[in-house]
Amino acid sequence: MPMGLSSDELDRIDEVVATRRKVKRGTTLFRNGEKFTSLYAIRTGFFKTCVASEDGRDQVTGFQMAGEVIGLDGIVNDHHTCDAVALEDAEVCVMPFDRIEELSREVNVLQRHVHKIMSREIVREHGVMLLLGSMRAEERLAAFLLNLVQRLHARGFSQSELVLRMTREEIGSYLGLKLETVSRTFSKFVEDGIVEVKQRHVRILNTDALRDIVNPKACTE
Amino acid sequence: MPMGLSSDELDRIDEVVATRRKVKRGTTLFRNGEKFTSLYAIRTGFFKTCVASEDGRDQVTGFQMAGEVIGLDGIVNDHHTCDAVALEDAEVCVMPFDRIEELSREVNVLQRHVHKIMSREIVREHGVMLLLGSMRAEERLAAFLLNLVQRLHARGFSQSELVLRMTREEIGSYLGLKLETVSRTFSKFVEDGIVEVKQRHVRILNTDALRDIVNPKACTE
DNA sequence: CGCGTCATTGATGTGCATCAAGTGGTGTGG
DNA sequence: CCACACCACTTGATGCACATCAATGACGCG
Repeated sequence: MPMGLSSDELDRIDEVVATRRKVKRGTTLFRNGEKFTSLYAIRTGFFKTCVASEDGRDQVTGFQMAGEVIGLDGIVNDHHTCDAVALEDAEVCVMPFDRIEELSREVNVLQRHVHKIMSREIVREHGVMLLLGSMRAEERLAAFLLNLVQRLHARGFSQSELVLRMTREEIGSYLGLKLETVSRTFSKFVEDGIVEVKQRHVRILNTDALRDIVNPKACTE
Repeated sequence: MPMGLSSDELDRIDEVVATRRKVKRGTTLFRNGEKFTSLYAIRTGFFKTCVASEDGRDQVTGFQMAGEVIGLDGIVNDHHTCDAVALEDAEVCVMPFDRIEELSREVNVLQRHVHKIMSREIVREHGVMLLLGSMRAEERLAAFLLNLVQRLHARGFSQSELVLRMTREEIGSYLGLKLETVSRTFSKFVEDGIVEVKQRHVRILNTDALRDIVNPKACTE
């Protein structure tokens, strides 16, 4: 949260963020079709969001961790258009959106903050579109790992070690690959000495190699 | 724009959208890296937005037409992260973002409107992710055509006839396909009697068939 | 301990990319 | 007004990356 607020403003923001909700692993915070009332700031735990087409296919649209906000999809039609599923026991701040709007009319930095959160999500999705539209399997998985570990590092975790909270199938859905391809690509990285993988525990041995894979022969012609 | 505004409010909004800018076909409205100052509402013409990875690949992230807003990507870092290119001579409203923020603090419906525009973009991108992550070439192109014609219809154009403003290559970039695949898929639709194609002129002969392709055998089990 | 879930690995198939040649429309300059 | 060049597009032949199908292995939980 941004700085430079009066204590009065802080109190009012605290109030908006006061209510908490626990979400058990495997259960949904909200579902496609449900009425939209609030945004949710993740305090602890790990979520995936996914959309479904009518014929049953579904697509993971993102993985979210502590400090990130979910529910933005619901604003436009007053109903959610995706599911948010906890991948481990989690706790969120429930932030009623009408209260956010009210308060952000009075507190400039909050208004700015809300706008940035939404813009950041749009930019993130641009990156995913680039990944899905133009990268090969190895590049996708390398980009995925680098992104995860970077976000974890920003939260004080290791730069080189991580625990995947999602299955191979969920990774595959996010990356537009089948789970077997995800598994094979992990195995290839292991053969190449780039990572160690033991189940969902991943240790990155060579970050530069991963970067090279994402950005193959970035030629300076 | 939403209704129910006082004439004073309307005047102030008019002022924010007062400045116009013409953009010649093939030129950019803004570019990746440029400072972000304004959102742009398209008055006439047709745009594409595209992002690029460092190694030169690029990905069309969307096609925008009259009434749609571009530039949202710039809010988060005060710099644009994609290019907006006019695919035909165009005119836009330049809407300085600090003015939008100022005014939307005072005019509720404007605030709500801005939030919905951003949320709509997020939801749209979810749909593109589903398309890129899980659909086959025919499904992608069918979804693309249906989406385009639906948006054109909402603007008073035909439900069944459209002129593509973009090349096969740009369509391919948007859909995660090569231009040859786009061309072949068009040819297949023509063989099947679903559309007529003459260059960039497309006439949809069987909308239901296109829907069936997008949503193959949606079984009601 | 036994069962269900998740993951790995191999064999085979296929959808789309790639490479390549040719067509047609458009615009330009002689 | 025509000849030429250029670009977008089409179509065919071939190859490859990833999907699919199938079998087996490793955890974790009741």
